[in-house]
Amino acid sequence: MKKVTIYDVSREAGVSLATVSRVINGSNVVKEATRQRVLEVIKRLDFKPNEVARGLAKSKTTMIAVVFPQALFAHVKEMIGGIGDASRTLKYNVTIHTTDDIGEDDMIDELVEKLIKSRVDGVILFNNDNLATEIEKISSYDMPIVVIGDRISAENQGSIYVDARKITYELATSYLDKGVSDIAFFTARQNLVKKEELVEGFKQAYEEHGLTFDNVTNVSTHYEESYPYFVDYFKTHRPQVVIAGYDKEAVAAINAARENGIRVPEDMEVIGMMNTTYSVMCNPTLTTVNVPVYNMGALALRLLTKILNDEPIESHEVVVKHLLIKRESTK
Amino acid sequence: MKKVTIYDVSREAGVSLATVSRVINGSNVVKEATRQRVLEVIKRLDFKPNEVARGLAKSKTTMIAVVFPQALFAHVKEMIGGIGDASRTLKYNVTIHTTDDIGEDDMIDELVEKLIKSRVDGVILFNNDNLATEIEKISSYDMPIVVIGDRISAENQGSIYVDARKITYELATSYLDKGVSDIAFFTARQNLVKKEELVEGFKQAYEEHGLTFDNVTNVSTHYEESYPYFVDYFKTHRPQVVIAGYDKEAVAAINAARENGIRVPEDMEVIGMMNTTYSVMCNPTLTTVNVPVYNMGALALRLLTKILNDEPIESHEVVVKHLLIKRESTK
DNA sequence: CTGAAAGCGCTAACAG
DNA sequence: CTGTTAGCGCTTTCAG
Repeated sequence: MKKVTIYDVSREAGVSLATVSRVINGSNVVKEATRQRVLEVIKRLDFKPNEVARGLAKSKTTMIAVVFPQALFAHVKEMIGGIGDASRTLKYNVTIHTTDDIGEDDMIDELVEKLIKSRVDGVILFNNDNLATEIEKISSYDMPIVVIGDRISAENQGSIYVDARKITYELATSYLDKGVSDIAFFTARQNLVKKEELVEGFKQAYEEHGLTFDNVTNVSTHYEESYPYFVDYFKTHRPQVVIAGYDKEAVAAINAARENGIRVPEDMEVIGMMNTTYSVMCNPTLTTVNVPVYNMGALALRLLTKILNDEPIESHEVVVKHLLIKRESTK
Repeated sequence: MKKVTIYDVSREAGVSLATVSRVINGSNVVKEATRQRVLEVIKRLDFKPNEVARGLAKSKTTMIAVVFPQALFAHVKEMIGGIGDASRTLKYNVTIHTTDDIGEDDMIDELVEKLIKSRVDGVILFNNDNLATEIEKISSYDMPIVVIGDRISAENQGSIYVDARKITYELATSYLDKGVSDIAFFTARQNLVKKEELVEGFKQAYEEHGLTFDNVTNVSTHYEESYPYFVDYFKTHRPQVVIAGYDKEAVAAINAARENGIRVPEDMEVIGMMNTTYSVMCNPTLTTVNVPVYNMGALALRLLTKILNDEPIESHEVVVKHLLIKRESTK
């Protein structure tokens, strides 16, 4: 099965290359009759324009790169779903590039090398420990960037994120208003919602109540490690409320509480984050903060294409809304 | 920042295009001195060879497409990890394409269209309800394919899968040998391990014991639906053993059992599949069958590149090994 | 409305 | 060991 090219079509249809090109690119200056004739030949020959050649000629690949840290949260799947769906309707292709957490410097260089060589039109970056370096290196090549999970904005850049500060500010405030102030915050590495800002949200709420907050503990992302940690922790600590940066840790807390004879929510309330499947599978079911992961992916792709096509952009920073989902682990 | 091309390098280094091309392609016929000179210029000018142009010239994109059904299991993440890591060391790029479960016919056509137009070198397909159609259409363009989760093999095709039949055959046999024969099998849509073969494994084991097996129930992939289903189910059924096609359903069974006052594993044993995080987060922890998802991804990519580069291939069908992980939900 | 021709940036014989 | 010269398949002025 020989590859059929634009030449074959042009010959077969008795028109020039240019005309065929115009037809497949939807130019409207072609006479309807000719267009039909060309279209017929295209279909008959099953001609599929070579995107690579087109990419060379136009210096545009309609290819977008998505970069995410390998060991990141399970939500990449949904996020990719959002990105994928959006890319499909917007006629873009998506390449993925995973980075190790190690984030060696030459790892980043290697990544940038790949991105530039493959001439992708733009990049979607997930917030991670090396974000600043990545942005700097990539943008030095004039490559448009959209970041998911952190706030950036510039001529050729944009970002999609949830207001992390607000999440914890709201949660803390509502408890403080009720006179509940013994809140413990647990967080594992989790980059979709910025940890530093979550902490700031707590601090702000406490401050406004004339208190200070510094009950922050880092835990492992591995349940096998966080669970025993909590079991131990609850032997000597009994916070009124446990808030976790990710559902998995919240479930660990719930299970560890049970192990220690602590009743949830009667003795201790637990709140997770991300509204993952975990939250309905545990017992009691978990109150958690929903973050619209799928949408964030779709929005990122959309924003990037706007930048690429010089479409009008309301804002280079898009804040998506979170939502507290009440279940059984809180009163 | 103007793009620097091979012309710039050749001029600056005082050599011909061909020589520069040889250098960047690692041809060893170039004199060391010239090579060094060229290399120096490349570095100085920060020249990054345009893969698109190279792709056009060589009719090879070093681009591999990965296609997976959108709503599939959460393991795509790990699988993509394996694919990503392998692609990095093998110098390939990976594009992803999600398909809806709906699997409309023109959806598939659209997919094929994209794959062909973008001139990817090969495709990695996940087993799904439309696999046969996909394979047929894609391979009609002479495009190499590797399938994950089903068995296929041909000149330009290969597959990576786990022996599903064996999994259930082994499990069932071990119970039947102990005189335990009241086993219920629950499965949701789950394509990494073929459901039909899982059932066959049961049947074979039962048959060899002079019995027949047909205790198969389909359940929803959504915990919110499967859980209440099980709660209800256990009101009238008390199998000795519950085996689920995916951990999530096993957890639903465990939780529903507790709800019904059934003790696990004393009154009923439960076994899941995939060894997901769910399995350690539930209570009791779940005995489950581990499937090497990450490896399957890496192997798929590797096999595909072997096909692409005409490397010797031991077998076009690679069976990966599963492993029963015993935890608390079984005796 | 359509065609001719010059690229896009790189590879691959073929000479030398 | 190195240079010359056609392409790879499509887009895009520029004429007509």
